[in-house]
Amino acid sequence: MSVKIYNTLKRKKEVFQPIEPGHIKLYVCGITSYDYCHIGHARSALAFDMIVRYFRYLGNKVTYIRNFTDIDDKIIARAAEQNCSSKELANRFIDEFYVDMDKLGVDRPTMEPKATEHIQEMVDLIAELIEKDMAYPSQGDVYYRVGSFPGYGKLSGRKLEDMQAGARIQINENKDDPMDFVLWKASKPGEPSWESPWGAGRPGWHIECSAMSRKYLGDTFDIHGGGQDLIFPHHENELAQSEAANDKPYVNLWIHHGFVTIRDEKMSKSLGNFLTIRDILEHYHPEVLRFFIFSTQYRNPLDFSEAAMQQAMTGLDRLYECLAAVESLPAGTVSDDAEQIASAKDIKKLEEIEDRFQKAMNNDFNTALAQGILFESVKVMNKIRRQAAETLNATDYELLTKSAQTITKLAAIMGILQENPKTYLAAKKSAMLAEIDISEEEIQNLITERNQARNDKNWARSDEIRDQLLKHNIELKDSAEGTGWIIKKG
RNA sequence: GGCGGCGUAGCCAAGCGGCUAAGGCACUGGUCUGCAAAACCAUGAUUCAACGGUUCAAAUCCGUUCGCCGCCUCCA
Repeated sequence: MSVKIYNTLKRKKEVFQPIEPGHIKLYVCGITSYDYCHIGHARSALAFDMIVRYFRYLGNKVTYIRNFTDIDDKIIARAAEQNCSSKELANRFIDEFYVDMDKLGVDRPTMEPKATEHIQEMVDLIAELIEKDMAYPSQGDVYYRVGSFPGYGKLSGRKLEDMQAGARIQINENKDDPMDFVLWKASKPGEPSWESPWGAGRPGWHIECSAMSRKYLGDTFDIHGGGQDLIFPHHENELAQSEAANDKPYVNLWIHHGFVTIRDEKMSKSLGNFLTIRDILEHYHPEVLRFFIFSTQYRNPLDFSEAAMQQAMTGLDRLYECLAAVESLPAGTVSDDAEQIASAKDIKKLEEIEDRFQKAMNNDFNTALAQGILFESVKVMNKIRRQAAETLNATDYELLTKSAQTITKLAAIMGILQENPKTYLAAKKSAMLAEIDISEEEIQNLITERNQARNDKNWARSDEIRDQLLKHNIELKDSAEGTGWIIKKG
């Protein structure tokens, strides 16, 4: 296996080699649980879900840690608003997070440590940093001495001088240097707090990931991931803490995914342009959201819009329809006498699906290309299916059913095409039917009447019925097997 | 101001120095159909924001300009 991944630290793609062959250790920054998750969180969870699935598909063991930040300023503030404890609030939104993740079919990480359950590890780590004079207590707080870490800025590509010139750092008299960041915060009255050698307080944000990743993955591990907005300061600071404490490289490869945007602007609470996962799932099947998210390579920005979701839905339906059609092929009609439809080129193309798919994924998880390969395959399959007569050549039949299996297997890495194709299409139909003012029975009756009219060559009546149904957004599809219908998208 | 990313057909999106610039959606023409729809087939960028440069060869590398976005403060 040779997977090339873009490494933020090196600013280029490199061939990934786990420290322990066949066992990949991955840490991803999870959510701060104080609200419902939006599509950006979905992209993060889905991107790493896909990456983990792909590594496992290649035969690796993956130890995947994703934390919960369940104590921080926003949680405290929100809990105060809602008259509950920080713990209650955080746990409530962790539960809500799981509701969303389960709907999206996101596999659970190996472990999901919570910050509040690892205070001792953080205190220990801070003590080590003080011991090395990389950190210092001040008025109940503890700060990291940024200037004493020579590599500071190497992940985000910044120089300390440039950052100071930015001068957007708030003045804090407790700090020796304005760039120093907090490891431990003295608690104010009424705030949640834990005992420490420096007095009652709570951990800073960055220290939790350093402490938890060390506990579960060791001093140096393979991959650390998160959104691009975490590169600075969060990951830069984590790196500084861990490398100073452990005297070892922290992480070999950093993966950062791009944002979800709306009208080309970052989704954020302050702009008020965010959509929650559950908002989306109210209107779309989870696989449509997955399909949409994987239609762009994970590092590029992804612009959300209704039109884009509709397009994703149309594409996904197309794939499902092909699979459903292959599933419907009656095995009994296979005959060696039937002419073979598939050309040598078609056969080659379909036999190479998996290789091409892997090649795409090996190039920094290029799911957009991978989806393209699925579409190309479906195109070939549809052609064979379309041209096949009443009886199907055994070679063609084999080819179609095998290809469908391969497609289903590969699509599982992106978490799409995992439902039974007929069930998916039927469920979709009934869901849409619920939004339309006509019952399935009425439709069926009208179709029967229309077919009678067609038999009588009463085209006027036949078209009248078709138009009538069209007014209800029902579109008819005549085929050799009879008349089917779909609901047109409004 | 500092750092980084992006700009490919109407829209979305691959491409990472050299085969005809993937694929999807939409459009148009054809096959099919009583007519449609669906499906299938066919069609579209002599060109990759602009201008220079490197190279036998560039959408791909370098420089300049224009436009958009992100980070530098909590953030997926």
